[in-house]
Amino acid sequence: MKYEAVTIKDIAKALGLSTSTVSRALRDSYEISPTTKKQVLEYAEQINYKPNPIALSLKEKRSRSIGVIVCEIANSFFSQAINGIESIAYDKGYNVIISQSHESYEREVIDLQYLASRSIDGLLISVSAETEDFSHLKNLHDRGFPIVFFDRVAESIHTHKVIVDNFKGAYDATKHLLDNGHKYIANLAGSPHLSITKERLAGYLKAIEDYGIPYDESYVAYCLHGGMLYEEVEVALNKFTSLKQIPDAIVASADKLTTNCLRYFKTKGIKVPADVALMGFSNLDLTDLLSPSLSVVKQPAFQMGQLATEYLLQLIESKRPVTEFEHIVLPLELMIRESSL
Amino acid sequence: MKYEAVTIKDIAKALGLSTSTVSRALRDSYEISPTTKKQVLEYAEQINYKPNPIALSLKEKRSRSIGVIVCEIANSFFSQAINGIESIAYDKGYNVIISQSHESYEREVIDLQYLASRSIDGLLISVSAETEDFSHLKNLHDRGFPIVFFDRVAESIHTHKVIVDNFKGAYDATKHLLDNGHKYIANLAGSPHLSITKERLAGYLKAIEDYGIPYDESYVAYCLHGGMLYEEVEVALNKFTSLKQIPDAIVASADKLTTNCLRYFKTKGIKVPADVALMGFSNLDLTDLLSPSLSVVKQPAFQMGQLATEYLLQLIESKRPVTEFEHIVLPLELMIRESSL
DNA sequence: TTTAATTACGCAATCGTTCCCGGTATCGAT
DNA sequence: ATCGATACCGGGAACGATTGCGTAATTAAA
Repeated sequence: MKYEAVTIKDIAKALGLSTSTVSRALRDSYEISPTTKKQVLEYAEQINYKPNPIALSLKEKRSRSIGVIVCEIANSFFSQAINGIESIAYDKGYNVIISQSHESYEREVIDLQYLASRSIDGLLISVSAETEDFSHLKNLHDRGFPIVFFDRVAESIHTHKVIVDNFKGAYDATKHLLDNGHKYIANLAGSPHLSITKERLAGYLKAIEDYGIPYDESYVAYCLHGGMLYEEVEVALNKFTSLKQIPDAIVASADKLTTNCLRYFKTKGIKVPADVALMGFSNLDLTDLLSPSLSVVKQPAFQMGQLATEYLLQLIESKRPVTEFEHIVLPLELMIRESSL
Repeated sequence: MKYEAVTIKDIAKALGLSTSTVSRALRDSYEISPTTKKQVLEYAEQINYKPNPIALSLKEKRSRSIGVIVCEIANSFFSQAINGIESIAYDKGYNVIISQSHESYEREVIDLQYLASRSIDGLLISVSAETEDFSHLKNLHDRGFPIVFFDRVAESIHTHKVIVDNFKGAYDATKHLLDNGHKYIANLAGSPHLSITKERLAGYLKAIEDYGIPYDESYVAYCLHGGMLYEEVEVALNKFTSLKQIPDAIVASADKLTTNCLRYFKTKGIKVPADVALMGFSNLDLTDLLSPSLSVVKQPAFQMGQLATEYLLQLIESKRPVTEFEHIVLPLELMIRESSL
C-alpha cells in the first residue's frame, strides 16, 4: 500500500507557477514577490506539504543521519550512551540509525557495509568483542568517511576517540579491595581483543604490584563474549573457585561480567562479600537494589555519547579534511557499597 | 569533509559504456552480453562500487527503513522489543530508525513529524504516557501510512496491534497475592491515559472482586510518567503508607514502577515481603538478583517486537490497501519469587 | 522618449539510478 | 539481395528539490 505525499510540483501545478518559484517562495527568497510567497506558503500549509528529505539527500549528498554500531542496546551502558547520542543528534537535526553487532565481528562488518553505503553521513562505533581486525573501518576512514570511536576503540585508527580512564578505574577498584584487606584478588576480564580489557587489566596489575602482591596469571580469566553468555562466566569462575588459594575478591571488568558473576555466586550459595568480595564495572541504575548492593565502577555513558556525537558532527560538517584528532579520557565514578566490604 | 563514493557513471566512463548498460549489467539483464557483464562486474568489484540507496529511494519512493517510537530505550522491555524489531528488519533488509518520546506527548509529535516526512516506509509505536490525543497518528494512518502499535496502543486507530493479556496478567498477579493471604492489596498504576494501565487496573479490580474484597479507590494511585520519576512513585507510596489500613501487598503495573517501589521500601527501611509484599510488571533480566528477589509479570518483549515488525512489513509491502487488521494478544509469564510471599 | 536598473519569474541542469524507448549490427532464411 | 529476428547497447526522461542563468515586464533615471 502506497503512501502518496505532496510535492513541490503539486503546489506549482495548483497555483500555476513553476517549481523554481515555489521552491524559492518556500525558502523565502528575495526574488519572489510577497504576494506569491504568501499564496505559496498558505497553500503549502493547507495541503500539509513537507519537503522530501530523500530528494534533498540526493542533491546535497548528505542524509543528515548518523549510524551507531554497538554490541547490544539492551545493555545499560550502551542504552545510556545512545541517549546521549540521540540528545545531541536531535538538537542538530540528525537522524540516528542504530545497529547491533551482538559481539560478532561478522555482523559488525555487515552492519558497517549496510550503513556506510551512503545512507549515513558518519559513524559512531564501539567495536565488538570479537573484532581483532579493523580493516573494514580503516578502509572507510582512509577514504574520508567520518568515524568516531567511543568506549571500545581501534587504537590503530587515527580519529576522534571518547573513552574513560579504564586504567585508573580498575586501579582504584582493585586498590579499594586491597585496602579492605583482600589479598587474593582475581580479575574477571572481558575479551582480550578489546582496548578496554587491556587497560583495565593493566590497572588491576599495577594495583596489586603497588601492594607488593606477586602476579599469578591463574587469577585472570578472559570471557571472549564479554560476559554476554552465562556459561563463559561460569567457566571462568569455576576455574577461580578450584584454585588451591581461592580468591577472596573479584574485579569484574564489564557490566554483564559483573551481574553474571553475582548470579553465579547466588546459584552456588557463595556469600558476597563474606566468602568473596565483588566489585565490577557496571552502569545499571539499580545496582543499589541488588543483593548485596553492588560496589561498582560507573562510566559517564550519557556524556560519552554526547561528546562522541559532537565530535562526529564536527567531522561531518567540517569543510576540509580534519587532521587533528581529540582523544578524550573521562573520569570514572567509584560507588562503594556492600559487595566489596 | 566529504566522502566521495563511486557511482555508476564512473564505471560507465571508465569502460566507455552508457550508464544504462552498466546499470543493466549490474542487475544481470539478458540484454547485456556476457563479455560486457563480466567486464562491468569485475570493474565494479575492483573500485568497490555500492549502489546509492538514496537515489534508489527517490526513484522507488521507498526508503527501506522503518521508524520506531518508544518512550525510552534504556528500559528493558523496550530494548528487548527493539531487539525483536531489529532481528526481523535486518532479515528483510530494512533499516531501523529509533526515536524516544521520553514519555512526552510533544516530543512524540515532533518525532513522528520528523520520521514521517517520507524518510521511513512505516512506523512501529508504543505511545507515550502523556498521549491522550491520537490525531497526529490518525492523520497519517488515514492517508495510508503504515503504522503498527505494540504494547501501548491507540484504541481508536484501526490497524495491526500487538499487545499482551494485561488483564489476565494483573488478575493473576493480584490473585497470587490474595492466595498468599494478603487482603489489602494496592495498585501502583501507570499513566491513566494508557491502554495498558486501564487493562491492568481492570484485571486487578476483577481479582479483588472475585475474592469478595470491596474496592477502595484510595488503594489505587496513578503515576503520570509511568514511574520514570522517583518522586511520583514516592508520592504514591507515601499516600499508601499513610492510610489507616496500610496495604499488605502492592501490584506495580510497570517496570520503573516496580523498581522504584523497591527503592522506596529500601530507603524507608520497609521489609519486603515481611511488611509488604510486592509483585510487579518487569522485564529486567536480573530481578532474580534483587533484594529480595522480585516476583514479576514478564512480557514477551522480543516476540512482540518481532510480530509487530512482521505485520508492519506486511502492510508496507502489500500491493493494495489492507482493511483486515490483526489484534494479537500474547500471554504473560508469571515468575513467582521472594517478594510476593 | 530612450535607456538602465530592478523585480519577478521560468528554464534547465543536477544528484544517482532505473527503465522505456529507440537504434544498429549481425545472422539466417527466403 | 532482402527481410525479419535477435542480440546488444545508448539516449533521455523520471524521481523531488535546488539553483545559476536568462528574460520579460515594470520602474526609475537621463
